[in-house]
Amino acid sequence: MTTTDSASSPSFIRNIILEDLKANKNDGRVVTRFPPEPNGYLHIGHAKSICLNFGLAVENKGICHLRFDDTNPGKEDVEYVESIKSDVRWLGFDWGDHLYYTSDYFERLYDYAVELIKKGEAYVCSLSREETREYRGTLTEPGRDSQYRGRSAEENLDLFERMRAGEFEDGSHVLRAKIDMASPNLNMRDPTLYRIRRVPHHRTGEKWCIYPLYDFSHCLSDSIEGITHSICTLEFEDNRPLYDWVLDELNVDCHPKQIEFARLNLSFTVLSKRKLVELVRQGHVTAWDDPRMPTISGLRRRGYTPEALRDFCERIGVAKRDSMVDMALLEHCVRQDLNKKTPRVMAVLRPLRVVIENYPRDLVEELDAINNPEDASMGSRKVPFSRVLNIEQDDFQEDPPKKFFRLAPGREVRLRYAYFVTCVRVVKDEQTGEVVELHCTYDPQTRGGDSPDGRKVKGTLHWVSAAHALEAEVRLYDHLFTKPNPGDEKDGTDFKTCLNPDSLEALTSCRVEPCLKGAAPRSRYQFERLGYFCVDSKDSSDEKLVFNRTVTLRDTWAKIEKAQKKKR
RNA sequence: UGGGGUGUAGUCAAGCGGUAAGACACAGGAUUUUGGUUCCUGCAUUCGGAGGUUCGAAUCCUCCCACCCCAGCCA
Repeated sequence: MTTTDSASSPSFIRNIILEDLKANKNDGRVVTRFPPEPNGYLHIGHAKSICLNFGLAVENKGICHLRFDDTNPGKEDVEYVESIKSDVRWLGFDWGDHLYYTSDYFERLYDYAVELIKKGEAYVCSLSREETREYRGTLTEPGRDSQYRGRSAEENLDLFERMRAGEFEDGSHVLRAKIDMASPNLNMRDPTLYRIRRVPHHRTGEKWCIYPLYDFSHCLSDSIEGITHSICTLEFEDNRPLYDWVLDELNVDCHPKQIEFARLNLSFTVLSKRKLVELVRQGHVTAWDDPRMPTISGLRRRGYTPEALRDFCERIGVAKRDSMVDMALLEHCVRQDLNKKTPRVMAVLRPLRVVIENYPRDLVEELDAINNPEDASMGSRKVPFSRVLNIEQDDFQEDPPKKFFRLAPGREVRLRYAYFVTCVRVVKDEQTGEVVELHCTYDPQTRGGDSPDGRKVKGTLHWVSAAHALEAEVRLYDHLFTKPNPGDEKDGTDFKTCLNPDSLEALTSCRVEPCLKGAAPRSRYQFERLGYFCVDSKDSSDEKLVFNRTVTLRDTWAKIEKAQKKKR
């Protein structure tokens, strides 16, 4: 199992566990679980829970189970269980032998239900769905007892057996706990424990036609597995009395402690399964693993590392207040990780042709370039330089504003690892006036990028040799939404109205350094001065390289530029 | 409106009766062959508000306010 990356900061859950350990509760064992329903792909909110549960186990020499909470067939599928397993593994966690399914407990859960019926604590109710709702009362008014509440244990047993045997239609009967229809906690107003649902289950097939509900199955599954700390999100706080009620009534020997924490919200994206499904189904993104998605698979395809995600989960902390974490923190985490690990390479996204007038026509020089200034052990490589180059269109301005340190007519800049060059002529398209080519001269004395006379230039540009560069497609990603909190639909607007139309920009005629030939899918690079990129796992091939931008570099020039535009 | 929760900086978050950690963001500056990295500096006289207890309160008490969750045979 992976250890946590950084020292753990205190959290209220850690404190609870530490106290329990101190008091020698559970014989000093810590057993947690990550219990997803396999009805969708995992997202970064799940990563928070995964890191929390597995992390707490690792820290305390405990174990963490992976349990699929598969009690609602029809919504669930093996596709999801497979993706969930691979996502958890990719994040760096290992459940060992502790892979479980609630469906494995169906028989035992049934027996527990029978026990409850025999004790007179549960009954078969034959109210319709609508009647059940009416009888439940409201937030302020108590509910009313169902007329079926008084059925004898014998009758209930008989009915429940026949429910299981498939004698009744879906919806005709349910099993309910007999608690208190006047409870101020609606969850305690005789909650439904079992329903009839003739839908094939992805694991049990047609064996069952009755399925337990969350409130009955979850606590018992925890108990069966010997979970010590059952950690879930805030919306289950009101379910805790019911969690405890079931375990108390059934007198089981393991009664886990349920602890609730606030789910993650991330700015400029949505993390609700319903909304993510909608984005996929309606084609606003290509798939669950679209690099713009906040899913684990999307982030993976985007180029995020497990280390960055774990670091993020550690940094955001765990507490009970509703919060909205700044996407900038996530971006900071990947940058920090990638900065240390990633080889540098030069790539030109929007090429502008540059001719070095005084450079010999047939000469090609192999210049030394450092692979990673953060890590000398990564060595260096050769980069071909020749008379015709490409630079970034953004790196030239005919009429440069203040503080623009890049190329302009008459100005000298450095080409990284190559030479100082001076722009001597600008060639424009006669029709459009667009700059199509630059002519420069180079100073042979500055080979490698140093000037022997000590003269300085303010700008250093990246470049590729036109004849040697490889063509590539580069996909630039931006926030999926334009608003920091797209999930806030209180003013009646649908979250999709603030979908960012520019969240994807695919550039098809980019030029990259020849060393990238045959770059492996998923391999990561820093394109100097631009950002971190990875080879797309699905669409890239040896014939056609496709890169995804994971994140840009911090860009102080962009800030200055923005500030200047505002002033004007 | 009944019940359950939560309020500490722009965003997260520690703090648990002894005088407001840390991170991100932001703003300056230094170094730099990436406008990157790194390094410095600044950024809450005050903890939702008002009272009270105390030598001392973000921490304890009272009242008030705001926000979130619950009326699935979803999880």
